[in-house]
Parts: sequence; structure tokens; C-alpha cells
Amino acid sequence: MSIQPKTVREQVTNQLRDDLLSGRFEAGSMLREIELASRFGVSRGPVRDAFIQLSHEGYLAYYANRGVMVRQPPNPEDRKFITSLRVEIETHVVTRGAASVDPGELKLVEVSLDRLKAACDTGKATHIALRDVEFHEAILVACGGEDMLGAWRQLCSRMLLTYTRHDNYAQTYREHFEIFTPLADGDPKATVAAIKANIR
Amino acid sequence: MSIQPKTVREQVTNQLRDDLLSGRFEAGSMLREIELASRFGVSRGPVRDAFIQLSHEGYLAYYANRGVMVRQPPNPEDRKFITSLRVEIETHVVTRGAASVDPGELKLVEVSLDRLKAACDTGKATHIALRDVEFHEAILVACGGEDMLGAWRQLCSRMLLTYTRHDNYAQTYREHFEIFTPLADGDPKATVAAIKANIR
DNA sequence: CATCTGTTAATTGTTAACATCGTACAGCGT
DNA sequence: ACGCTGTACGATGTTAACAATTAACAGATG
Repeated sequence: MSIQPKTVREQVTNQLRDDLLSGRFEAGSMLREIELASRFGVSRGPVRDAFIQLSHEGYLAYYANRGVMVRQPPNPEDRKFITSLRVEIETHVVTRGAASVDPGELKLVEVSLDRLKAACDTGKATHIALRDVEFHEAILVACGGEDMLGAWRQLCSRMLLTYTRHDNYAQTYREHFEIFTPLADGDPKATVAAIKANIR
Repeated sequence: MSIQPKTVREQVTNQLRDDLLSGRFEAGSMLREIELASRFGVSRGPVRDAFIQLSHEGYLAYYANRGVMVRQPPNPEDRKFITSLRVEIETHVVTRGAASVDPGELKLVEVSLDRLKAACDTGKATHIALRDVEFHEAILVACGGEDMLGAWRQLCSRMLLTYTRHDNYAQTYREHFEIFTPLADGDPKATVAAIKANIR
């Protein structure tokens, strides 16, 4: 059931994003196309594409003719604000779309939840953070929020860089399970309430 | 004083964005790398980069191995919501940073305002919409809101596609002038108030 | 007649070579 | 010693050729 990325660009982008999230690269350091290209065993092209993409997702800062730099996490004040915007977007989309979720889309949400559970069992904070985001993203897609996805991802990328909330993995899973249940029942109000309890 | 883009990619991206905004391409139609590359007299590489970038800015939808499609403008309900988020971001950034604006940055805001005025004089709605956005962007940069820029741009790109508010060009300029004045005085509260009166 | 399959043309994905830009640094002049 | 300048190096920017994928279609097959 795993959705394997087809193109090299996607693979490089995903791998790089994971590395960024797990703190493999120091914030403020420059990334070199050649070095990463040889590490992944590909040419500079896809790495370049990934740089552009990740710059737009907010992980990297692009400097013409000089390369990309790993961005610093947002300060606490901005982080708080970003979180509130994120909640607003999810609330908006879920409120509008939770009552008419396609069964197929819902199934994908369930798959995401299962993966999150698996990640919680392993106890690796990095993986949990990723699965967490993927679960919320699946919800947005299920509720027909594709139009909001770009802006939402921007905000999430800035947050993930400071993700440190997973001290109790069992609870992390439970919170998300409690988002899924009302969504499966087509209850927007309860879903939104669960989301607001989860994101903080 | 005009900031000429140095790289071909930037030029192609900007030109394409302008074309998209002025409705040169029909919503839902596919864009081909070769066709645009030959139109701009460059190779496919930079066009490809521009496609990735504009996809992330929200103008295009990317389909692997099949190309990019011109996106539809958001529905009125989403548009309204997007507007409110945009106001929130600008309010947040200006509130925090308007009191300590660097003189150099402020000068750039003024330049943007002058350009907006020039666009208003020409009466071309497309140009006005672009300059409008650039003015607001300059304010965000001046107030130290680089961290929010990505998310903000995402939202703006979705709005611009339905920009039709310019029936009175003189007033458009005046509204922005009344944003600039309190900003130059370092008055966050009044600046925010003027912004809220302008964005709707 | 509907469906499946193999071919084909068109388009995107990837690569490696070449062009250009920016930085560091040695050498010169003051 | 200080500052300027030119040069060399390493990096990104761009290009064109080649590979892989997709969608459409003709023809075979049930």
C-alpha cells in the first residue's frame, strides 16, 4: 500500500526533507549540489529541483549563484502564531468538507493513522513527526482542501523544525485516533474540536 | 532602481507569472516545456525550474510525467477565508516590526509605492494587481517578516487570480499611501488599521 | 462488438558537458 | 602595514542529447 515516489526528484526531495527534519544538517549551513548528488548517486539536476522545491516549502533559503542554506527554526512567538494559522486552515477545510468525505479518501486517512501508530510504536520522534503531518494532510485532502494545501504545508514545514512535543507516544496516537473517529462519522464539529485539542 | 532578475530562471518565472495573472493561459489548460522554452528563447531547464516554482506558489498544478496545468481560481468562500488569513499574517508581522524598520528597507517600500502609483496612472489592472502585491511584500520584508513570506505568497497567488477590485485607481493608490505614512512614522497600530481597510 | 495488447509519437525525466558567477587569496603598489 | 587588483578555483546556471514514461490508436482476440 506504500506510495513509492516514481521520479528521482521526488525521492531526493523526500530523503532530503527527512534529513532536514531529523536535524542531520546544521541550521545555517550551506548545502552543495555536487556533494548531495554523489551521496544519492544521481546527477545535479534532480538535486537542484529538490532545492527549489524545499526552498518553497520553507526548509531552505535560496541564494542565487551561491546555493541554499538550511533555515533556522522560527522564534517561539512566530511559532505560536504559525500554529494558530495552521489550526484555522484545518478548521476551515474540515468544517466545509467533513460531512461529505469520499470513502476512498477516508481509507487513505485510516492508512495514515495506522502508519502513525507504527511510528509511535518505534518511538522515533522524527518518524512520528513526519507521520503526524501526513495524517493531517490526508485529512485536508479527504475534506477537499487541495486549494489550501500549499499554504498549509508552508506553515507546517516551519513548525516541524522545532517539533519536540512527543514525550508520550501513546497519547500522541490516541489524540489522532480521536480525530479520526468523528471524521469517519462525518461529524465536522467534533472533528474540529479534536484537532484543536491536538495542535498546540 | 529597477531590480533586474539576474538568472534566466528568474526572468522566465516572472514572465510566466505575469502571463498567468493576466489570463494569457486558460485555466485548466496544460503548459508544455518545449513550447515555452522556444518562446522565451531558452532551453527547457529554466522553464522546468519555473514550473516547479510556480507550482509551489499555487499558480500551476504539477502532474508527474504529464506536465503542469493552469489552476482554477479559488471559489468565493475560500477566497474570503484566504483573505482573512492574509490580513492576519500582515497584522502579525507589522505589529511586531513596524516600530523598528530599517531606513533602507523603508526606502524600498517607498519605491514600491511609487511603482504602484505609476501602474495606477497607466490604468492596467494586471499591472496594478502585481504592484499592489509587491508593495505589501515590501512592507513584510521591512518589518522583518521573511519567515512568513512563503506562506503569505502562497495565499496571495490564489487571490490574484481573481483580482477584479480596481474600479477606482486613484483610490487604490490613496489606500496604499495611507498604509505607508504611519509605517514611516513607526506606528504599528495605525499601519495595521490602514492595511485592514485596504485588504478586503 | 467489446476488450485487450503491442506499437508509436509526443512529452517529461535525467544526465553530463560547458558557461558563468562569486569568493578567496596572492601579489603588487602605495 | 594597508588597500587594491587580478587571477584561480569552486560553486551554481544553462544547455542539448539521451532515457523513460505516458496516452492514443491500430489490430488481434475472445
